[in-house]
Amino acid sequence: MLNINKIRKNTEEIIQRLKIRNFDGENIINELLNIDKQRKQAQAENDRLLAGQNQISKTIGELFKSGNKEEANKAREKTAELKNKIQENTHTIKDLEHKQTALLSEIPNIPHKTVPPGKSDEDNEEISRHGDITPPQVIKPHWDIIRDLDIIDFDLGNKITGAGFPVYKGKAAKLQRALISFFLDEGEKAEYQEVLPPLLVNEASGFGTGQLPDKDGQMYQIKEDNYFLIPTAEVPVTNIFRNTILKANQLPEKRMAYTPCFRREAGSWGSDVRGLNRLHQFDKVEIVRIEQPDFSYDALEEMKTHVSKLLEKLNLPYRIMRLCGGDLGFTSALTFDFEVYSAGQDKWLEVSSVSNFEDYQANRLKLRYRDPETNKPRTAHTLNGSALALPRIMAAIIENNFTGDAIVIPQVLHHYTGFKTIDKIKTN
RNA sequence: GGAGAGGUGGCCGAGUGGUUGAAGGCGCACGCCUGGAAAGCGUGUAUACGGUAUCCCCGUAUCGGGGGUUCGAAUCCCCCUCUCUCCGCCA
Repeated sequence: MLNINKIRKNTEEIIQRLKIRNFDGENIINELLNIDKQRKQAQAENDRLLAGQNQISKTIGELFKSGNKEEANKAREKTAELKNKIQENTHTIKDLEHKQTALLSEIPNIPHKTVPPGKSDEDNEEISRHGDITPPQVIKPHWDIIRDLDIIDFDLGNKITGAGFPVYKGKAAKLQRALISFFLDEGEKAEYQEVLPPLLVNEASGFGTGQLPDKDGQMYQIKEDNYFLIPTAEVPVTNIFRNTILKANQLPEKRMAYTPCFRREAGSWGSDVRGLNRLHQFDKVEIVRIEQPDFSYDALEEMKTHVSKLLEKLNLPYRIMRLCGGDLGFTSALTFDFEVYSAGQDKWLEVSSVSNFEDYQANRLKLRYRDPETNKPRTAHTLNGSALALPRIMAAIIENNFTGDAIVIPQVLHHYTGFKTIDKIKTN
């Protein structure tokens, strides 16, 4: 969430910049500032009262010590009214604080200056295109190929769980494992420390990275324990740093994690979403960075380069999109999407989303670092990116590398898979 | 799941109702000392909100979290939570 001080100081600018994401913040911000003012007044008043009370308590203590019980009891009587007022005031303050937090968490992050205006993904700005998109000799969508080769089984997943939970079989299962290993090894080369985090998170973590309170409908929930299945490793990995003050020389913190991700995808289950294009459970390697504010945009570039290299090594054609205001995630200041061209569908599939959240998540997380110059805590910047999400990579590999009766595995994966092609599973 | 013991600053640890935001130690920072270092000595060393936009300074809050008793709570009471030990169950 945004910092209230920042809003106080740059009210107009913030309202203007939020318009880029088609968010009209004028009313909510005015209300917020009004509440903030009340809150400050109430607190100043309460602090005065409390100071008075502390003073009296101290006096009473001294009186009792010196044996002057009469005077002490007199002073004691005086405090009743004060106490009432304080209680009332404290209530008011808490109430105002709650309202303030509630309003603050309704305001999305301020878009970076380079974010173009726009309404939907159609207005995203293509900033570069890489690789060859001439179609292969056989053009077939992956859902047909995987059915023909019998390597990924949706019906079976449907039987075990439900729609959107496919079963990968044989070489397809191993290809998944190969991709995960490949991504993690590349991440390790780029000095991301691997972590294997919990797949269930608590409410505080969900709030910290911004999934809660609003997007709880998109997460699977364990009601008995009030846990949530992670929609992305971003949640547990970023929350490693919740409520911490890092030393400046610890930064940047670079972490990565392979995890399954679980998404209910409520409301987005359209007819054009087929096969591996959208699943309730999928695998992903995520990279996360904690940075000093001055370096966070350099870090974002580095992450883009990292993702680009992965796609190039897999020999997949891709383009990089700068998300427009309308498509930008609630918590992000600037996001680049990586889309892979998948020949069988003649479609660009989003396989990675690389974002700088600036201090938006860090404010929620209370994630700070000690500024070496002032020696004061300062909010850090958080970033993350998929590197990479598996199913659509699988889809693109399957469609782009299909020869008519086999899928050719990209060379870079050979020593992970131990095979160079996937052919039809023999059924005896 | 049952029984018991605990949770105090970056860490260890004292503190069972009265200037205790908190002794002491370790660590860290700076200074003195030194040819340089170590040792020693000295000083400093939490966060948030508010007064005020900043520095200083001042006020308030915070001893796992929340609530209560009291003029006053780290200390007493209640609820929750987490950790440890033993038992049970278990991959």
